[in-house]
Amino acid sequence: MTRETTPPPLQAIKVACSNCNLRELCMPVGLEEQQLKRIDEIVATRRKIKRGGTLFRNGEPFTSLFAIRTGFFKTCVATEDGRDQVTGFQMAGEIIGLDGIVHDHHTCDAVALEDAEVCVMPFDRIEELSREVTALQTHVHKIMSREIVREHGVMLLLGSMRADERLAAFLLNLVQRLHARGFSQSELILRMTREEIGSYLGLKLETVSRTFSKFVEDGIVEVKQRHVRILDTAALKRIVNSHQGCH
Amino acid sequence: MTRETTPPPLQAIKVACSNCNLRELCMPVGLEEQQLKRIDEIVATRRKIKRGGTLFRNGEPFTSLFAIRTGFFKTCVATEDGRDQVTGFQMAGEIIGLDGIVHDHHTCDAVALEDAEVCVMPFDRIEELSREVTALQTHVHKIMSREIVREHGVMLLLGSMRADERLAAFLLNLVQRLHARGFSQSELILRMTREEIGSYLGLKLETVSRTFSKFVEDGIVEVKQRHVRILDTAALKRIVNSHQGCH
DNA sequence: CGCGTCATTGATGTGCATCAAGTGGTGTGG
DNA sequence: CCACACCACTTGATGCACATCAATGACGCG
Repeated sequence: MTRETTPPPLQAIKVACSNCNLRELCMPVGLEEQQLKRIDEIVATRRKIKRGGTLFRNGEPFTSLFAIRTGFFKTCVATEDGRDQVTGFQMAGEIIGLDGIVHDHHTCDAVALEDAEVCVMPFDRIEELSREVTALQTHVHKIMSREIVREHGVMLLLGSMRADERLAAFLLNLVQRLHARGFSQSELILRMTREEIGSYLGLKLETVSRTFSKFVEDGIVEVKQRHVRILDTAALKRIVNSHQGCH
Repeated sequence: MTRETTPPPLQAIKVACSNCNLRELCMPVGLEEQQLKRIDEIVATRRKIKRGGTLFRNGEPFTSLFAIRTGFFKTCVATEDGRDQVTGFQMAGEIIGLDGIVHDHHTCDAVALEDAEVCVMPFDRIEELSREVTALQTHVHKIMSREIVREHGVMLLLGSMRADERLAAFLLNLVQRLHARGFSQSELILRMTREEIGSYLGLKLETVSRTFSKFVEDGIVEVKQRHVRILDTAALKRIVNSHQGCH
């Protein structure tokens, strides 16, 4: 709803992948000049989503993948009986929408957790271009495979970790990804509620909150609302690999 | 270790995708004659794996995807501290090995739960051919997307379901896939142990066993060792969507 | 300032894990 | 063919981690 005063040419320049500062995150590296220019063609438009708005919803037709330029998303699946599960949190430079490819419509919701902007990449254009640019083809395959491997990790977490291990793994994963984007290794602002963290980790929000408090008691982190400072990364890593209770 | 007496020409014929009875499960449909012949080139060799043997292991270099011709596999990931998690069970017509694409080596183990045979499809050959045959390209994308969506379902299961819901969902999923392969809708033989089921479902083997017993008491299934007969499919479906305890 | 949303903390309950004992099926070797 | 060992499975007793229920506190926004 904000008035659009940006003139088209400027917009066009800003859209180009070839001079996007997130390029090394969402595009193949080591491309030649000419291939790079072709890749610019992938991004059809950009789209802004307000906090709380949805990029796509379960059941909507699938046409495009989205590269997140700014902002933060969650994806979640739901059953008929109202239960739902956060399947992931996505940040700048990550690709969203891969779930829609199989059945030509989306099977989960993508919700913006803060005001966001995405590059819209029509999938038929991606397929077309990746037939010509080998590096793009490989890249697309790697992105999908990465998502599969990531989900393996979540399954491991949900299937066999205790609450503190889950939260520790979650925090380490978040800072690691933020660090790759130039943010601090030890400080982060959670863009999601305790309930959303809990849904992702298979825990209730109270358990998430209690586990945070335990970490604070143990001097591992400082928590003030959604602001988290990690004081002892090594301790978190130990927790993830601890497994004390079992033998 | 069995002596190979099959002459090469016969082997070659048997390998061809174009006259494989699993074709509609693992290959794109509606191909023209010529494209079909090209696709036959994908399968380089076949490989037999004895029960208990591994198709690939975590850390091994990735070169190929595998289409299961016969047999039954599990894939599992492990942490350094010895904990492991079954991430899926795969049967004839399904594709295995997608996890290896990102980092050019595998990130999980694939173990045969019964004597098995797979078609070896070198991935560079798949990429090469899918640049030319659009239907193959689309098919590869759909297979990867399907795996992502499947894992979303597992995350939902692990994150928010109770033991009986998990087991019911598991059984329904198994028979549905077996039915698609021409087997009974109501009868199945489990190829995995209670412990492997438990690992997949995030439960201990005792809980799996008890839940089976409960289903038997309720007249929903008959269980004799690994032989399961589903007496009341509707009841299983109700259990999956029940969610009684929560509000 | 008052209300809604999100978070924290305590008290209590429960579903599943853990520990343990026993059964049945399978394969092996005498 | 039987005896034995082994493994997968079942079933019971007990404990604990996390869920549930409930009350209060901290922000932020109109």
